[in-house]
Amino acid sequence: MSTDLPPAQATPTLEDVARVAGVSRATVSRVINGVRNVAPDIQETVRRAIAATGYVPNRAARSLVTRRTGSVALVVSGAGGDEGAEPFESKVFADPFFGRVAGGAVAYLRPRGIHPVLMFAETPQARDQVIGYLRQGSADGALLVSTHGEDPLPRLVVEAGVPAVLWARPARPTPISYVDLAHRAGAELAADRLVARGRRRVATISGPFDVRASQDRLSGFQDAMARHGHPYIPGVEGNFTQDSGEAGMHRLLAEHPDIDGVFAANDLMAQGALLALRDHGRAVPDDVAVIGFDDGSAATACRPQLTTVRQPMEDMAGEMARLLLAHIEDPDLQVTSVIFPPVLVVRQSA
Amino acid sequence: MSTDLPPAQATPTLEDVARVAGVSRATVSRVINGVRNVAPDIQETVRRAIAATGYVPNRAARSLVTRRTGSVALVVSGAGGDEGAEPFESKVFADPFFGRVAGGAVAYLRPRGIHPVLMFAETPQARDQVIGYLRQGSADGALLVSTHGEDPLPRLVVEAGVPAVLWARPARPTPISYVDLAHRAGAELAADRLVARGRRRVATISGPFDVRASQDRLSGFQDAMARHGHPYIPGVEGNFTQDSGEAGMHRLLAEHPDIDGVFAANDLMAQGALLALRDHGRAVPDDVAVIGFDDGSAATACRPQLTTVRQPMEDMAGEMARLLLAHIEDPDLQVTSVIFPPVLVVRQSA
DNA sequence: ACCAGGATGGAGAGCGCTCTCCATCGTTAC
DNA sequence: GTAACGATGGAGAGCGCTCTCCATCCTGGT
Repeated sequence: MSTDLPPAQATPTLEDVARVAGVSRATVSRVINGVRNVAPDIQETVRRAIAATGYVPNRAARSLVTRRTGSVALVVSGAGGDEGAEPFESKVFADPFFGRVAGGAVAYLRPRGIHPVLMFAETPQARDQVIGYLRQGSADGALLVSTHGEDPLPRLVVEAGVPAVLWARPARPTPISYVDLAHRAGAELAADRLVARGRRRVATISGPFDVRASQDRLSGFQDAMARHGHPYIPGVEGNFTQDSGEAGMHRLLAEHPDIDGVFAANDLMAQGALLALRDHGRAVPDDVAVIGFDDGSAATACRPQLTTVRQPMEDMAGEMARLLLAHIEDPDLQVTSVIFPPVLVVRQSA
Repeated sequence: MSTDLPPAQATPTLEDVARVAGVSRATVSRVINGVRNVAPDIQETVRRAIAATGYVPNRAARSLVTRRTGSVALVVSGAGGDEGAEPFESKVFADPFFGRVAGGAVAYLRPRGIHPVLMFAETPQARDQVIGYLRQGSADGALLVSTHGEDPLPRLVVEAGVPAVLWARPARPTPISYVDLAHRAGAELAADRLVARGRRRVATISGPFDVRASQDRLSGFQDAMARHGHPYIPGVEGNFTQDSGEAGMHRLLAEHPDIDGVFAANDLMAQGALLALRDHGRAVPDDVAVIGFDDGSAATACRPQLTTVRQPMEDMAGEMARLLLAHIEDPDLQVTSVIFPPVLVVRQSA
């Protein structure tokens, strides 16, 4: 004696809901998507039927006709560093930098029902996989975080015609929207602070020269110091790791023992510098003032806590997400960029 | 004079490829998916047509019929902590713990063409969103990382009939596979080390009691110390943050000034303890030996570097992914658990 | 009383793909 | 020489949804 109830375990479809509600598929769809007018009582009936059947729309089916997936790719790209060491993903993820960016993006996307798909593009093959994924229409757009300047991914994504927004200005001009920080202004803030605290023999630990942000922070700092009457600023190049900051500081002290102020291009290196300074018996900030950059967790994880230039990563990532959705919404939207102002966060180190 | 070439900008479909290759849709599909035999020369023709058209399969369409999405959800769940503070996502992500888990999962999933979708379930609403997403079939399964024991999510996911694997044993028995560390054994390693280094007045800074791993680490440590003839171990409860470790150490020193060894339930708290010890003028490891847990980046970011119990997070996350795919492949697969052994990593602090 | 026109529900055509049948063909065994 | 069978390609039916038409009904103007 079987009626035509749907089989027990099958997930209910629009059809099932329509049958229960005694209306057509189209009407149920209208109620769900809130398009056009549907008489209130019918709406109510449909809602009840949805609840009764426990219906949830099938994403793939909807996606097939709307050509929207409701997801975006969050792509971390760039050179993998030393091959054969830890896997790229671990390294990237272990860096709180990436975590904060992801968090900021999620904060904006989630209320809109969109979820990011995590991807990495550290090798040419991985890059191809990402491009293929995007071309398949598996995501409506991409949030691109490049760790190195010469990354070909932004260009490839643009060529694939996929909406995308970049973290930081691309090294070579590319028609893609991006969000960035006013790095030079940030470095200037650091320089001003150091000078205001009476520092006269200031040095810097920069980031890798092949990263545009490093260059900007370095030259911005140098220029600002020059304006303050210090045309020559000793410097060493680090690679954004704590170790490189520590090593850099040792080198700096060896060459310029009378240093009384240091600007490091990120907090991790500043933290390393703190370690080196302690080894040399220098008090921070009394003997040597230290300023970092980013205001990440490292800034408060050390003693003294770091005075640092805050980069509002969550906000910036949120803005990326906002821009991306705008580009998805309107494919003809013009390419734009949003530059965030840095803020000096004063703590104990300077 | 228009032929029936597909319009310029439209993405080519199977149909287009079939037309170009002069075969049927089914044959092209067979070549792409490598099912059944297709004569080598026809295969070649089809491949050429695919290349010529630049065809990529449409994921939604495929997904609609196969009932597979080729993606899994990576859900971070648990209480959001102090409401109104930083968004939950940022806090979670800023913790390298989560990053390493994500990285480990990606390392296993990516070669298999599967990508994780990032989701958070810190509030009831967010939880509903996650469940809805999963019930929609938007992901083939879920990797669940709960930060708190009483989290209802694992049960809800199981009830929804979605394949899932949990990080760490669930607080209340739930029919779900999980991957965990032998926390007690790890704590034992720490106890043995402390005793071997001649420590007699040992204390501990535990994690929050509502986290099962904390309990296990604590009781494992206590039991091991008892076996070594130290039935009473003073302890304070922290919450896995550096600050709580620092505060906890201060409290411990106030109450037991003669402490000569400390076991902290994670590296961050151990790092905080180091700070407090320095404030009190205690040398590490000479006056007080310190052992952490996790072997995360914090372990090498401080001085002295931490002796710590290594938790192979990447491997564990990879195993979660492996288990999940197995469950997706075979829905009747029995629920299992995999427990990883800890390793003591000896550095300077103990 | 009649018709124009707005409001609202239903029918049905796909979206691009997989997969089950079925047709065809070449081959082997008797 | 022919029946039988394995190998291989094609046809076509959906998967669950959206959206364009179209039919129907109600309203008001004359």
